[in-house]
Amino acid sequence: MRNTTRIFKALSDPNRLRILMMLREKSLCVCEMVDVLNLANSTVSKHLSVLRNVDLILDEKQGRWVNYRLANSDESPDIGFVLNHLELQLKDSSQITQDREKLTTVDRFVLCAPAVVSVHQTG
Amino acid sequence: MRNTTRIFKALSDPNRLRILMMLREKSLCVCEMVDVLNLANSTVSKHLSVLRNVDLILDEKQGRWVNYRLANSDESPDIGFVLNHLELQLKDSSQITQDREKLTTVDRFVLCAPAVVSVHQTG
DNA sequence: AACTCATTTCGTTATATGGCGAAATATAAA
DNA sequence: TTTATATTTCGCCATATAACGAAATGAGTT
Repeated sequence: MRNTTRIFKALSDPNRLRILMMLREKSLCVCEMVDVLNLANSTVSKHLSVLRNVDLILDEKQGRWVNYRLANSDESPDIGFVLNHLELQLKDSSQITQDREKLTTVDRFVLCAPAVVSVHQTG
Repeated sequence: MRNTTRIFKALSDPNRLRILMMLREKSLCVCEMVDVLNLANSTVSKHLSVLRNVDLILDEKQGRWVNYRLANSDESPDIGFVLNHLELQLKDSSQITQDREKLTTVDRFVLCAPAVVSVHQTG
């Protein structure tokens, strides 16, 4: 019961649904999601911890960054159900479409380490 | 988007899930649910309005009582999905089992109109 | 070891939510 | 038309939540 309500609560915030839909496209670090959502780092981090606590997403440290990805069916009993529903409900959402387009232009090397850009570009 | 989050928010309270699971058994008036949930009338009424506002339940006035029932597939695009999930998630919940048992003993004529009991019994 | 920087945690603020009792509403009964 | 009563609405309180900026953390770099 408690577990069930916690999942629904996690899904009851629009920014968290945007995060899940973005992660459907690809794994992302926090700074990339910050750029799309236009929220403070700390706010996005909090949202991610809510989703992680109900096992809908997982984090994997990769150097300085933390990559977030959707859980798979082995890792979460609910993920299939949730994504199915979100796909149906949100496939016509302009917000989600916008986010998806913005995502194609997002580059963590530009966003998160501007001092490193030249290194990245020349190296 | 807004609509999707509102449904999830409606489902994020344990007492509202209990209400939905009770209504799976049969239609109920407010006083019957008050008796099972052990909450104030006003609290239960509020929960019911939340569920009604997202079209998961409907109310039908019947004399002095208001009967609440689950929406059917024609009336709610989400109800099938929701009930499916709740059934899976909550079928082993002791709380839900308890509620279901309590429901079999609930009688609106005893609960809501004690002064009418004798009339009901003798008439 | 000192520094940089992506992320998380902390402290604060504004708003939302769930709970109650009392008052208001609406319908049946007298 | 008065009374009774099932339900809803209102006003209040306590707690939860989403947001921010600042401070703390942790992993690479120098």
